[in-house]
Amino acid sequence: MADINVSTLSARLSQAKASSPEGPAYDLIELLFFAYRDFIGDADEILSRIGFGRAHHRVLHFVHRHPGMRVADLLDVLKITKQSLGRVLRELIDNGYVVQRAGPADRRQRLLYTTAKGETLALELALLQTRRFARALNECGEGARAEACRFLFAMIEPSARAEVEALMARADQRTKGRPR
Amino acid sequence: MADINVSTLSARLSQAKASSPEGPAYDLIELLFFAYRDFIGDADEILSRIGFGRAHHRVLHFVHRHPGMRVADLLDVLKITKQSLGRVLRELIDNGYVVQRAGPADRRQRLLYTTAKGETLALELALLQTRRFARALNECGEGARAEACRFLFAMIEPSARAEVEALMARADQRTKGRPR
DNA sequence: AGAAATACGTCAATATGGCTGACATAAACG
DNA sequence: CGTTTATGTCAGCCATATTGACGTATTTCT
Repeated sequence: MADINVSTLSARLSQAKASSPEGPAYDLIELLFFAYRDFIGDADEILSRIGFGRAHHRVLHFVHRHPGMRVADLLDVLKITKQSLGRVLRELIDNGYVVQRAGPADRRQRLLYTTAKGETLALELALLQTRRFARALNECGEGARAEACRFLFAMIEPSARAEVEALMARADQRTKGRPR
Repeated sequence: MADINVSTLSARLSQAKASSPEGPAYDLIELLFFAYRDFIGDADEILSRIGFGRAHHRVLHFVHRHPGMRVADLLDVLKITKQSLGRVLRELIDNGYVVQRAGPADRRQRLLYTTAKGETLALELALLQTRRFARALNECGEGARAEACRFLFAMIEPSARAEVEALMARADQRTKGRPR
């Protein structure tokens, strides 16, 4: 375990700027920047090999997590326009990662589902990122997972928290209900 | 304090997926996604008002943190090409946020410095993001700052850690030496 | 001194992922 | 039957990134 390394370093880091109570927290700002860069870098590498980008990843992820999602819901979550989504979604469909089915009650709706191929890719990407979290949390010790969840949730814009919470709860529910 | 809210929520969150030891950590993945989205959203709003984007922010941030940085160093940190940097840097210079000065020893070098105007903007952006960290950490309680630093640093690709560490240490040193 | 390497700038073409506006179609709703 | 809703699509624009080629000043090496 690289515990000695990480703990001494981060001790130094947090001490460096905690001493100036009013100044900018450059340490946190830069650490989050680099952490996120490497976090998405994991997926980027796999995606670029099949000619996809981050836009495809985001769409695939949410369709995977919310099977039967409507296009309008997807637009709402991603906060992009339907024109932007159009291209990306078409590529995912044309390449057999996602399928559309008409809504049972309202046939105007095109409900989105991942194919087996899409499921595989989504899971591969998620597990890659999960491994990064697992390694990091393992380096941090007991209780780090709950702490990290608390911290990350607290970083979210308060007005957006309820929505995020609902989104995640809904996904868990659906995943439980459909043990594909 | 919104402690009750946050702690119960994150308890539920972390419990939801900690129960499946092998499955993807969708909670962490999505929380990091939304946390980062809102983190950069703070700066985006200010930047868009003066016609700048994230590219300008990144350049301004590193020049601000590393006064006298060479163009080559900047390319190395940002991991972009000089053609990409060109436009952004020119706009920053043309609008009086950054200046170039020939290197004293090697006059081929164009060392980069922020102007007073650039300093002000960089600080404004950093303080906005710092406030988000401060609020989040306050909701998390004692010791959360050190924990967050540990966690974020552990999320960084191990092979990149030394470089990040060196970069941050260098910046702190310069900032200390130049109490402008 | 002259050649080569370095630091930087720039022109041109291309890709990706966003955007707005306008318009089309099918289905549901009142 | 007319209106609203859910979705798709065409056309054009912007920001940010890419690669490749070339130019120019300056330093370094032989």
